[in-house]
Amino acid sequence: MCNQNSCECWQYPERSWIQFLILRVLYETPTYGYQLLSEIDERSCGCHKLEPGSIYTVLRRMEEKGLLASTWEKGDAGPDRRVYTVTEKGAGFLKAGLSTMVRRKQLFDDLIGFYERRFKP
Amino acid sequence: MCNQNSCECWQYPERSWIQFLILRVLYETPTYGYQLLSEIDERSCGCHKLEPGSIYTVLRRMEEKGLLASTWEKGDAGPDRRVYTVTEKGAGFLKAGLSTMVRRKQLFDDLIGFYERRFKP
DNA sequence: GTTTATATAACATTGATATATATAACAATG
DNA sequence: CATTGTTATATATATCAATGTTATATAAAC
Repeated sequence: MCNQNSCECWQYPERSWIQFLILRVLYETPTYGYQLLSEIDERSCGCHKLEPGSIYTVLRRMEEKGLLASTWEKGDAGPDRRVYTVTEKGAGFLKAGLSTMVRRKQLFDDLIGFYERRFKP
Repeated sequence: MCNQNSCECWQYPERSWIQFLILRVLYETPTYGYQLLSEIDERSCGCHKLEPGSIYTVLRRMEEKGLLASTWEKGDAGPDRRVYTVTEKGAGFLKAGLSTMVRRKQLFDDLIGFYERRFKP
C-alpha cells in the first residue's frame, strides 16, 4: 500500500492536525492569531472552526516547544498583534509530519472509498 | 473548497483517527483485538503500528461509549478471544466521522500538494 | 459599546507506556 | 508417560503526557 515501511515521524500527525495546518499557513505567510482564525475557517470552508481559546493556547505551546517565534507588531486598527513565524525546528516538524501524511494517503483514501460504497446518500 | 458549510460531526475525526480505522474494519469483519493489531499494521503498511496496550484500552472505551459490543469466542488455539462488532450507534459515529473527513479531503490534498511543492526530496 | 486582539486556568479526551495475567501448543527432560 | 519450561497467543489496566475545548478575563482602538 505505502511505498515505505518505516515511519520516522515521532508522533501521529493526525493527533496534531491543527498544528500542521497552522505551520503550513505560517510557513508561507507569517501572521497573528486572530487572523489565523479566519484563515483556517476559510481554508476548511467552515469545517474547521476554532475558538480563540484554542488557537492562542496552541500557538503559545508551539512557541514553548520552539516550533514558532513571535514578535509584536502594530496593526492598522485595534490592539497590537503577536505575529508568528515558523522556526527551523518548526519547518522540520512540518516536513516530517507531512511526509507521514503522504505515506498514509492511501489509508485515508481507503476510508473515503469505504464511505462512498457504504454510506453515501 | 468544500461543498458543504456546516459540520454536524461533534468532534474532529482526526483526533480519533484510530477509532475510525477500527470501526471501518469491524464494520465489515467483526474480530478481536489481537487480530486488529496486525490488520491495522497491514493496512497502513507498518506506518500505524499499535501497541497491545493501546488497542485494548481504545476498544474497552469504545464499548463503554456504546460504539462496540463484544462476545467471547473460542479460537483454534490459544486463549479465548473477545470479538467486537459495531453497534448501530457505532455505525452512525463512523458515518458522521467519515462524512466530515470527506469534506476535509481538499484541505488534506492541499497539505499533500504543499509538501510536494516545498519539501519533496 | 462594539470590534479587534490576546491570554489562561481548568477540563475531558485521547492514545502511549509499562506492566501484569492467563491459556494453548510444543519440545525437552526425567 | 508425566512434568517442566518456553514461546506464541490474547487480554487487561493503571499511569501518564499531549492535545484541543470551554469558559472567562483583559484591554486597546474606534
